[in-house]
Amino acid sequence: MQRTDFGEMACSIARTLDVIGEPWSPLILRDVWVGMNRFEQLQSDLGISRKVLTERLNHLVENDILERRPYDKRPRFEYVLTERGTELVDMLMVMVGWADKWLAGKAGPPVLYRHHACGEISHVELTCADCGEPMHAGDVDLVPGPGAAGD
Amino acid sequence: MQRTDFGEMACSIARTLDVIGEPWSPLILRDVWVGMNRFEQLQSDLGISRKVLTERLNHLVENDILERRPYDKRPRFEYVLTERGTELVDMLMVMVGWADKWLAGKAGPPVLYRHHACGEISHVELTCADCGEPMHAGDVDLVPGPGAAGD
DNA sequence: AACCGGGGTTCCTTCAGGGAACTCAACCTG
DNA sequence: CAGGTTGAGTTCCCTGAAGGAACCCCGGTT
Repeated sequence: MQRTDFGEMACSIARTLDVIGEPWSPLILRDVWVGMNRFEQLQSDLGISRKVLTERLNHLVENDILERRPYDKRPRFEYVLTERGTELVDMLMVMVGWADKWLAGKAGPPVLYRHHACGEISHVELTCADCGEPMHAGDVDLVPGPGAAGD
Repeated sequence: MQRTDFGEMACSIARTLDVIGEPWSPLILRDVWVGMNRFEQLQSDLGISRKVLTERLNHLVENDILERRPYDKRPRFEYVLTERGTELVDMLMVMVGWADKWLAGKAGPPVLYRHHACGEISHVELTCADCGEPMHAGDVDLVPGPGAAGD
């Protein structure tokens, strides 16, 4: 990202940051997710510098988070989430859950989620993909994996 | 964060970024999570500038993500996760899950998680806090909440 | 008294973000 | 068919944050 190259670290968090860790990138992802797909829309919604928006969009396209596709015979383009990008939105949903709990203040959360499966206003919970029980920071031990540092 | 103030946006993602969106902050959080609690440890492990590390630690303490506590009669301090901070680590676990799936490469993930409840090597899955079914980006509708923009 | 080690501060340089102006290639419009 | 419009960028300059090395302070230790 900005100065130090996180992508080379043997750390999944650093590698993720290398893709969406730069300023504005998560907000761009959110906007694209909710249907703001064009350069002008993104620029005016976020108030981001056009130069930086160009850089971020290119970076997200290079990393296969967004796809740039023409939507007109004129040179007009829109950005849509790839499968990879869509799965990154999960991370945003966790950020939202955290902020709604700890930072929302008395006004309450700005946006709510209605879950298709049950129809309820709800939020995400982290569970173990294996047993289905809750799986949070204190519920795991870390063990070195095949790609551990030292390779 | 760096130039634009995300904290004032009526967006839970922006507010979270205001707390841990600056460069290095998620990596500091990770290191503290896995037991690196002291300034010198963090500095040498991350290779971060001492100046920036000081700034980040202060910011995280101000935002009640970390607590700075003395561990000696001498002026020595260590940083430990607060409850708020611990819950933020959930977000890191999702980042790890995403990167392990999409970026790990042939070496495989550098770190694995063993879930206390079931003893298996596993990873996090997002589920609906209400019904328990999977809840991903495509499984929800967004509806305005009480703190929506315009207030 | 001299040294050491943890935990920072100071200062300087460099580079990324902000912001306004400019470009360019289709389309409209009279 | 000259002139304007719109979307999607590019260029340029200025400022401020990241990098990095040197320095400082304080309480032990020798």
